[in-house]
Amino acid sequence: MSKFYVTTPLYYVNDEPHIGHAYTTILADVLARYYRILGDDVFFLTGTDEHGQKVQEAAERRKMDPQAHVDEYVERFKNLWNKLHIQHDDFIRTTESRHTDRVKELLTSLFERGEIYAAEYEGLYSVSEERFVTEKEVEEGNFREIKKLKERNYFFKMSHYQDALIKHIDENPDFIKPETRKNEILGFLRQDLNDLCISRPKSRLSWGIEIPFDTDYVTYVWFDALMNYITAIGWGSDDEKFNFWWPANYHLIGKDILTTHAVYWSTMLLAAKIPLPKTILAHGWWLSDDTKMSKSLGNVVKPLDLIDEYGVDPVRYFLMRDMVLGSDANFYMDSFVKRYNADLANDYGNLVNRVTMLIHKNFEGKIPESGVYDEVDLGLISMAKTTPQKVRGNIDDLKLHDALENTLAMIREVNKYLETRAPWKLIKEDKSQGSVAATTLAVAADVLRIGSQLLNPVMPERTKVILTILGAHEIPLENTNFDELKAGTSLGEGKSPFPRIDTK
RNA sequence: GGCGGCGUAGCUCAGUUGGUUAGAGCACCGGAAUCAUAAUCCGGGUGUCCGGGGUUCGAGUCCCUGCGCCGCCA
Repeated sequence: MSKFYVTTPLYYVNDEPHIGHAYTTILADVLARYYRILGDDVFFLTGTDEHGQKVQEAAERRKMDPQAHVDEYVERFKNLWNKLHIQHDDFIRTTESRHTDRVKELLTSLFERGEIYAAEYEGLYSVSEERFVTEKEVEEGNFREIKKLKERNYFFKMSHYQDALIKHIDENPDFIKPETRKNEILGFLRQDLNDLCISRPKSRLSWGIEIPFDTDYVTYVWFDALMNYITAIGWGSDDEKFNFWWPANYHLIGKDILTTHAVYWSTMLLAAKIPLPKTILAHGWWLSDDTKMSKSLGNVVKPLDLIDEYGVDPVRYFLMRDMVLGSDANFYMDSFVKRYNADLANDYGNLVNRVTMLIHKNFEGKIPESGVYDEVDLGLISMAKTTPQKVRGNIDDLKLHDALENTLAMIREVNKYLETRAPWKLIKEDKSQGSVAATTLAVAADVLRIGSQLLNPVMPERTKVILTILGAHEIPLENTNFDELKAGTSLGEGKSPFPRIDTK
């Protein structure tokens, strides 16, 4: 038994929630559920980043107080997590005092120790991006609303920690995953690191955490937001809690915010003399704007829209099964339907019906008693015993797609087992307790039960329905031992909750 | 331009430290079965493992090189 602390980024409250937010959060939820079932102490944190220019401007447009604006907008994220069956342990907002107070304390302490200093900086500033940009960036034309700006600001001595960070990355191979992202960061660190500007004058941005030692300024949003990972678990306010959870096992992020985490956040922690997180995991993006996808055929689909039509669990399954962590994946309606029908409707759901109906018709709806196992039985049983271990290994290695494939492989094996045995024929000869037919159905039901338990973190609702149908709802999810579904147990009523999607 | 990665069956991808006839799922074709959601099971691939060169008894797997795609940085 150990602890597992997983985080998502703090989503920018002004953003419209989309598949990127949903994917990261579902991934965190799946990992959290797996480790909870395995008996670990789990803390799953998500939340919203609520300061900065865009929020201030949006609030102005709406003629609202920024706080009222974010209080309203934060609900969009909370509602989506609710809808997606996300079981987070905490939801932190950067406007909460438990966060802002700690940010001020860290700023003060870094300032007093000389890690933060004031300086003049003159350069090209992009209003839309809220940051200074280089001349080349301007030439490339990726930034609008450029103006020259000379400004006094506060800087964090990020450059001071360059070597220490490189050393840490080299000595901790799991610190940045996947490997290719680690290489990018090491490449980035081959050049001299600049110090990080961590303030904004109130004259152009007032919606932020006030710099405690100079009230003409507020804190740069990234410096503010990154700290949530420690403020939420009691850094500076509850040492016992903080020391229990920190360092985080995973910071899950999209590949677009790798530098802020791997470099900004890491050096901030080094300066604050706080241990670094164990792993920063940068995943890829779901691509759905492939123009080759035929819009005239109407197969361009927003993944989140599928939830209303097919339910949350199948979408969670698809997202986990079809993205290899680390690389990008394409979202095609066609591949979703194929995946759903092949895995969930045909292999899994249909099998649940086959087994339970045979038991209902021939054994009064109760798990029959097994006789002596022969080689065929033992083959499947052996798989049922090794699969949970494999899946555990896959989860530890962050290979969620393999975990699901291994689970489905076991379920497919049950289909083969039934064909080999053909219990629908055997019962015509002998359907007494302990007969081959009885043994077959008991074994099949129990392996199906184990498979359902293994799928539970990904599809919490529908696997629960199936476990009830199998009469296994009282077996603890962590108990994946074979032969826990005892003879005589009454099956529940109902059919598989994975109806086939007709494609005509 | 610098650094890094990728290029394996129609599609999505696996292929440990180089070693038997290169694999999985999906799709497709044929057959069986009929308990089940037109679901299931069995059988079916002559794939230049991007091209070329090299190291080796032996390379998809290592080295060099060409082409194509992508990422990060400039």
